Amino acid sequence: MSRKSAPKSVIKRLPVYLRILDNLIRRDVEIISSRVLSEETGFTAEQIRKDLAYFGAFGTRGTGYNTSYLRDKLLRIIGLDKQTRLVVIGAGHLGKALTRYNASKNPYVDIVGVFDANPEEVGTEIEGMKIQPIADMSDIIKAENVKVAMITVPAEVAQKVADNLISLGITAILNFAPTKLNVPGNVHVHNADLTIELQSLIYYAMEDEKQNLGGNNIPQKP
Amino acid sequence: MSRKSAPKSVIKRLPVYLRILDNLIRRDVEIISSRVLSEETGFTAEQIRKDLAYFGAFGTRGTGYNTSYLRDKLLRIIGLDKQTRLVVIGAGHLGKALTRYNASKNPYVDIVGVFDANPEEVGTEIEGMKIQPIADMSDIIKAENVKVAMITVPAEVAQKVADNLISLGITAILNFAPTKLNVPGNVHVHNADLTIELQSLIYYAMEDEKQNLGGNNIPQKP
DNA sequence: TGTTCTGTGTTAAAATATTAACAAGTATTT
DNA sequence: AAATACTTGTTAATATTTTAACACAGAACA
Repeated sequence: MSRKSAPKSVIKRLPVYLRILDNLIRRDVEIISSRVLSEETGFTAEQIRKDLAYFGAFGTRGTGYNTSYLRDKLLRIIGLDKQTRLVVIGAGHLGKALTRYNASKNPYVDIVGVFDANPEEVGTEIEGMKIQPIADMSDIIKAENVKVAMITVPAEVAQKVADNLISLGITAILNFAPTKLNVPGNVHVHNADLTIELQSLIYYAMEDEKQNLGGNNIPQKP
Repeated sequence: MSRKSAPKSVIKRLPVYLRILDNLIRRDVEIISSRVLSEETGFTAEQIRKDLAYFGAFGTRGTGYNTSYLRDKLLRIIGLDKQTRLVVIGAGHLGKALTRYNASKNPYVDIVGVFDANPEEVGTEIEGMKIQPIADMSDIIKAENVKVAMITVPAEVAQKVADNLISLGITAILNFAPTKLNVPGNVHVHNADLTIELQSLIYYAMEDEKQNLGGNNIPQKP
């Protein structure tokens, strides 16, 4: 019964498997082996099998995995089998990008509100949705019983926005503001910090550069 | 001399330290302990000290770290002491958000070109920079000797764009397209996949939901 | 100048995560 | 129907990462 709960690293890979399966199903592929999944995802076949094993046995030995069946299982595991309602706070370029992408390409979530403090943005449309004033946030979050929010406001106001959201019942925040949010223990925060990704990439790029430049550092034997 | 190279997980935290130090220096804080850094970053003090130790001994025992000194060291370590030139491919909302953020808030990088295939976008300005046609990409990358690129094009064309970039000498790619890029071994790719962050967040949020719903599962003593 | 206090840097232990190996099914072939 | 080929699920070994413990060095104070 009580299966050992899956590591965080595993949870981060599940959405990748899900996406590949979506693609395969669209291409009418019905069966897929862990080896081929490996090629598509970049993770090793062993890892994929082990990841799935945390949640059950979904494949057929000698054959592979049924794509539709495995997708359904993954949806259930991740919690996407029922649409997740969410709100976007901050309708700058990033907020708009996220709204547009999720509204058009992510069938598993339902954006029920996009909010911005800037009066000039309020009223304009994005993906058939009117951007609303922050003042209206409370009503919608309560009426729709929203639990998940994406924050794309400037860092200076992110904590205030988060506090507000939490008081309205939000328990999961995807934070794009480059700042640490202090939240109570029952609230989940994932930081999607684009600067971090860029700077750590630069680290590896520069590392190469140095090696190529540094010349012959090998000490000569006397 | 030959220090053991730092784990990936450490590299991902360095930009966070850097940001906090920037903030502290702006507030004229000159000395900081690992304990206070811990509060600001959310990482443990032990972890911070150990992370820094991979690169040297930058603090003073009994006192803490000099903020300016540590920032300079971190800049050197990450490779941000010299400005990194980079290009943005794809000028949709996400490309614009990244361009705007990095041009105005990230002093360590220099965006030398923003490119888009859509003729309607070409010529419009973002942060004082004209969006250029993909056709001009080659000239600028070569002229400026650019090594780093951010890709924010649709998934369908991401691989083609990446191949093109690599042929022009790009060796580091921050990929926002939700697809796996196949690249030669000397090219670094970091995937910044916003869907993955959102879906794994939903996993943890739904996990709670289930527990709260499930009712009293504790078996009664007879 | 010695004593105490504070906080770093280093070494050791514990916890996570990945990789490898293989036994156990399933399908296919002869 | 037996033998072969395949591919999963599970267990064991390895590697990585985090947490903990503490010796050591500088600062403050008596």
